[in-house]
Amino acid sequence: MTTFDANGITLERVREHVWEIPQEGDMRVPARVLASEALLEEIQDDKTLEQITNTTHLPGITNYAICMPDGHQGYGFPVGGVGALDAENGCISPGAVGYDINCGVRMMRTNLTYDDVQGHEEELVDSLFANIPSGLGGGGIVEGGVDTIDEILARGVDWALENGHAVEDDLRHCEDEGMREGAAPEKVSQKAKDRGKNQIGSLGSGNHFLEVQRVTDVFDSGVGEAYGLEEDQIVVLIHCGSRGLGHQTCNDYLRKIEQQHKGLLDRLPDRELAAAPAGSQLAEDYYGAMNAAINFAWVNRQLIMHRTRQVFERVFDRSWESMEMDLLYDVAHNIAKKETHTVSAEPRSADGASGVEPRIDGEERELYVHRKGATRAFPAGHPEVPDAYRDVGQPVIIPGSMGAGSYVLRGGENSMDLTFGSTAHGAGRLMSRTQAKNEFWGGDVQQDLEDQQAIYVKAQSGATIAEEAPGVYKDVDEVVRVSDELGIGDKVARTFPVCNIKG
DNA sequence: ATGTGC
Repeated sequence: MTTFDANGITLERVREHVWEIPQEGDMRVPARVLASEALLEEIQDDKTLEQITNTTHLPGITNYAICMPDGHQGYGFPVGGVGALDAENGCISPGAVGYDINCGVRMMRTNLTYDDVQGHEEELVDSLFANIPSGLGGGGIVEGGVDTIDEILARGVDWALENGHAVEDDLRHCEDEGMREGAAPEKVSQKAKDRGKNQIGSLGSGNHFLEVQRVTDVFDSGVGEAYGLEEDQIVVLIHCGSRGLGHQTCNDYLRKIEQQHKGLLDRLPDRELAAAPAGSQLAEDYYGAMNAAINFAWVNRQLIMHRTRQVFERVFDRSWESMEMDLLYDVAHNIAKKETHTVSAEPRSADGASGVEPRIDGEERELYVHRKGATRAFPAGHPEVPDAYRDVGQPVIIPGSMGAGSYVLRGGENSMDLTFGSTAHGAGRLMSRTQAKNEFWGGDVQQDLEDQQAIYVKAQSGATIAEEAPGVYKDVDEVVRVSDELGIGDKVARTFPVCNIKG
């Protein structure tokens, strides 16, 4: 058997790109890492493998804990982790969703070509930067009171539609039509709402950005046509999340769960995995609050997209409708969701007594599918794929670094069997932000991108550019190659940056 | 990611 030894953790090769950390000790299931050897080498020295192993201790974990090709260490649970926890007998874990609830990306098409935009890059990037709030702190497209926040939390993009920030078609091209069921605004703290109320429609900082891109390759012309993508076309990619509101919500519930479910916490190998047992009041409350924060993030991306249409109208002196600036799709990267999946038989529990009814092989179970730094990737035919894409599969949008470009994939036919319908979410970081600032200087990075690749970047802070320098990320081509070869997310198109604004 | 702290 081929093995990979990573600093004391041995992975067994199941088949190409599939590695397993066998079940032992208090692990309830094995862990799986979906990666090439080159990608494994990049996570052998940090805590990624330890964290995905720790995840297998969570009650109700089903089949495997899974680390995606772009996985790297995170808070308790790896970024790039998928954990499906039984919604009846298992638990829900805020650390396995992430601090930035519904951080995600959306792509908007246009009918412009690169020729139309060349020569306007600086005007475009300046106008986007001036009109779309970014950076840390407050200031959003909409200034809301408490009533506004509560409506946004409850209704998501439906609120944006009613208030002139969306068209019907936008809702049809977003998961859950931009409105997550089960949102409970009353379970979001006043403090979280206060942080969110002046951040409605704002990019934030860190790896969040808005990028104008050109399509350089269409690998699958049939799916490309269904997605409305062709070579040389201009598209816009928006990457942001739920800002201070989601961060505060995660923090609030981590603290509550640590206090009220200490018994479970004491049995876990890392307190950052703190989880509320399924059926408990806190599990219900967190799920309701998280769903509300998900709606906030969708509104955030919607307002930014709609404002981008207005910026293009001014720069190109045409209506956005005539430029066919339609939403391709919006994907969430940090969420938990109740989904029904076909599962394997209950594996033996470490102490010989799981205390729950054993599962039957092939049984359908309702699971809290936690995807943290991972994307839903449902295949063709799945009922939750929007009508427009049902025959080809769900669009998956994978941003690379600002010097590398991004990919559009479609949910692959193996995703339901291998990954609870999931794939990677990005290139994945190679080094910490602190390390990045020691290696790069923002002004140099910005100048090199412009001189060498004709990519125009404008940011609130030079430090942010250094933290997000292309050299800070893994090779997005390698991540996508693994996803494609596993058949969990298939390559459809590739894009390259034209201009980029960030915090 | 984050009014850059658990």
